[in-house]
Formats: sequence, structure tokens, C-alpha cells
Amino acid sequence: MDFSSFKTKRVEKGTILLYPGAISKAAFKVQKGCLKSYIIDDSGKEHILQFAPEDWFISDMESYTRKTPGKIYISAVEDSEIVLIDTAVFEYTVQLDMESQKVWSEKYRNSLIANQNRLISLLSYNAEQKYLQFMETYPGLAQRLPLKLIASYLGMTPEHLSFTRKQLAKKQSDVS
Amino acid sequence: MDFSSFKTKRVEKGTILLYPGAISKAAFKVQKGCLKSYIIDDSGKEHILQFAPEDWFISDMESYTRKTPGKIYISAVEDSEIVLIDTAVFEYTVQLDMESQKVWSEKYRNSLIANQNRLISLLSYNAEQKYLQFMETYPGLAQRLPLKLIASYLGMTPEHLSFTRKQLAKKQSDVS
DNA sequence: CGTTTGCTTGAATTCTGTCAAAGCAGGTGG
DNA sequence: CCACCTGCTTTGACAGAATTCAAGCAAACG
Repeated sequence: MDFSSFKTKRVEKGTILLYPGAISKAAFKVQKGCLKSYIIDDSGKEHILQFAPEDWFISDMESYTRKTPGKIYISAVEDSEIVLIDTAVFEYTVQLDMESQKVWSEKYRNSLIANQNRLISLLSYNAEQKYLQFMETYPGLAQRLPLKLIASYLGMTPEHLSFTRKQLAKKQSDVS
Repeated sequence: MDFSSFKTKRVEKGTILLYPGAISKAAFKVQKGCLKSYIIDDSGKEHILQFAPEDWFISDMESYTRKTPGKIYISAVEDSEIVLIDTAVFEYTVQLDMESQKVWSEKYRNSLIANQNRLISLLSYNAEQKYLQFMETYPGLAQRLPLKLIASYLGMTPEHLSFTRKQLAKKQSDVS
């Protein structure tokens, strides 16, 4: 898709781009840096639903497509440069341009697949397998993000992720 | 939505309506009985993604909307009566009828929300909390389905779900 | 420097899975 | 109608996985 018709924006690490309750007027494509989407549960714990490093899209699909108040936060975990895919502009563009529609469908499908894979991994994997799948899904991201964020994404404590990493390192040195 | 233009079908318990690899030509609305969607992982274990009792929709969204080979099974866990929402007929109907579109959007949104809730519960809940949320999501279904299916949906062993139920029963008798 | 923040470690505890045995149906054939 | 399967559920002992809590370490920052 040609993104030149959309606005580019720079945001600092920690900037919150979307709050629960707000109606999402834009989706985000990350050019540089990294965003996360997450919710805060009743006991105050943060649960990360998705990361979006370079070339990923991130949005509250529900709010974005249905124009209803959303439930999730989106914020920057690094200083980032992002493209705002404005709802109105987006809908207009897609009408004109079949190619845009294809590319968008592709992105949308990918997010569906990612979601399904995530469900399956949470249903059936242990800590080690979850971490390995995280590294496949987000190559290189493990080196950039603080461990506690990854732990939140994987649904385990930072301590346990630290332990799991050590186990993995031991295994790999045994092999070699 | 007016479902009279779609075909109704009766299926026996155990009937498989959709296989992985197939291109889904229909979504299903359950009038009576119950369906499930699931995948079989590399080690041969079944993981249930969703149940669809009365008035629920179920489909392989990815395959249905993108007309690509799917990844999931859909089958009947009880003798069921279902409405086939044929892709072509559906698209035609929605074009004509704004009211249809609204109802469909509602169903679609519900499934997004359900999916998000499911992610969150797998990320943050223990066995007991997961089971309680299951009962909220599917009222009465716990009485109809074999325990092993519910365990598969919740991502735990049947033995542990049995144990969890006993714990819950004890707690509730302590209160009264 | 001292403080802060995040990561690692270890011990104790809780949670969940594995395995084996026994109870409890519903269904079938005699 | 009964006896026998067969599959599902329950139970308990045990092992392994994950969390909690507390302490120590190291890099980053003022």
C-alpha cells in the first residue's frame, strides 16, 4: 500500500496513543521503534496482547472498524516513528484502489493467524516453548525489550522467564 | 437477520463439518445442539478454540472471508440443527439489507470480544478462575458437555478440572 | 559516588500434570 | 432382565512446573 497519503508521527518511549474508552480514529503502522497493546485487569496487572516492531500494524480492531469505545491501551515501548492510518482516509483509499485492499487484507489475515497461533500456544505450550515461539514471531525483539515486558506477553512472572532462559542456555551449551 | 434464505441442516453428534485444508464455503449458526472448533497439534492433542451452543456463530473466519485453505476443524458435539451461511448468498444479502449488516456486525464484534477475553483469561487466570469464566461465557453448557471437552477448551487436564470442581464445591459449601 | 532500576538466584510454597487404580455410568448382546 | 463391556469421571500419590518472597548484583543515571 502507498502510505504517502497518511501522516507520519514521532512518539517518545512511554507515550500512550490509545486509551480504553476512546474511539479509535486510527490504526498504526510502525516504521521504526516498537509499540505494544495491552489491558489492565481488575487486580491492576498489565497483560500485553501484542507487540508491533518495524513493519507491524497495531490497532484496536473492534473500536477501529466498529467505531465503538475500545478496551485496550496502545503505547510506545521505544522512541518510535509511526504512520497513522486514519479511518476515514483509509476507507476512501481502499475504495479507489484495489491494490490497497489486497495489501490490507493480507495484514488483516496475518493478524487473525497471529491471534490463533497465540491462543494455541497459550493453550498447549510450557514456558520454554512459549518463549521459543515468541522469538520466532518477533525475531530480534528479545534483545531489545526489557524482560518484564516479554514475561507479561507470555503470561508468566519475570523471575520464571529468567529461569527459563537459563535452562535454555544450559541445553544449548550441552548440545555444542 | 432473516435466516430464511439460508439452508438449515441436521447433523449427528460427531459429524465433522469442516476439515483443515478445506476452503470454508459457509459459516454456521447453531439453532439447536452444539458445535466446536478445534485444532490438532503436532503431538496429536486436540485444542478446542470455541464452542457454539444455541444462537452462536462459528466459522473459520480466515478461510471464510479470504477464501483460503483453513487450519481448523469444526464438528458437532451434540446432535445439532444448524443454519449454513453460504459465503455467496451472505455477501449478496448484506449488500441489499442494511439491517442484516448491523446484526452481522454485532455477531462479529462479539466474537472479537470473546477472543480477547479468552486471551486475557489464558494469560492471567488460574484453573479455578478459568472455569468460572467458562461458566459465565457459556451458561448451562458445563452441564451438557463431557468434562474432557471443557478441560481441552481451558487448556488443562481432565483430572485437574475434576479436582478444581471439587475445590469449588467445598468453598461454596463453606460459605453457606 | 549514592540511588535507582531491572535482572538474577535460591528456598519455600502453591499449582498443575502424570500415572495408576477404582467407581460409575450407558450400551450391547446374551 | 442381567452381565459384561467400554468410555468417562473421580481419587490419591507423586513429580514437575510456576509463583512468591527475599536477597544480591550490575548497569544506568543523577
